[in-house]
Amino acid sequence: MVSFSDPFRLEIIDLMMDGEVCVCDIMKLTKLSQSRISYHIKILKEAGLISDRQEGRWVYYSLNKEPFFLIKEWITSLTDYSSNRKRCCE
Amino acid sequence: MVSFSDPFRLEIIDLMMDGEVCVCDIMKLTKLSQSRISYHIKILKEAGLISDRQEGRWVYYSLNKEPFFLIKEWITSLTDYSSNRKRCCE
DNA sequence: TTGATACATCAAAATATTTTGATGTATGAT
DNA sequence: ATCATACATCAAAATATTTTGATGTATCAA
Repeated sequence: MVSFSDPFRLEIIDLMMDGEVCVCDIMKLTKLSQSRISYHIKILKEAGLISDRQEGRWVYYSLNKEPFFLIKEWITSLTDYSSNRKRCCE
Repeated sequence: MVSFSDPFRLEIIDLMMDGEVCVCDIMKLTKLSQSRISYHIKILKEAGLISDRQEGRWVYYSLNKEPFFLIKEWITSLTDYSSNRKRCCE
């Protein structure tokens, strides 16, 4: 969740929407530098949001569905339960 | 989305799950300082995630459902469309 | 009208994140 | 074997966020 904090990471996630992308794809599509992309990719990977698959010199990244599903569930629980019931201070 | 980046903000959001809370509630439940809470509240408010309602000396905060709904839709579009279709580099 | 409470705001300090540019590693082509 | 490509990693610098403590404002109670 905390790894959603950077707008470039959201952009990268969006690029992965329709399938696998390599760093070079992201470079072309975003004009970010290679090391910058690798840095953000690393954060997304450590958060478990994406998976990688190496193919020759290329590494293809794609979204993991499960963590996104869990976030949706969290949001659902947040908003469904909220019944605007008042709570007071003391 | 970017305002989800702080773990304390997520905690505050969670506290709002079952209804309105005031800053003093959050203080008791989290042991964070008042100004610290106000700071995070402000970020959440500017992001449109919460609404406030003043009642005497208290200000009650609660979740706005719409932005959460939109995030769910975004996630749905991300994960539903992703067909693992390959894209290549050149 | 004085004092206490609830909260906002501010500037400075502390801390964390991001970017950059250089270097490293593995792969594949020649 | 040599070179180019694709990407990872690193340390330093740049930048952004967060925390703190002080002060400000509004409301209510006495």
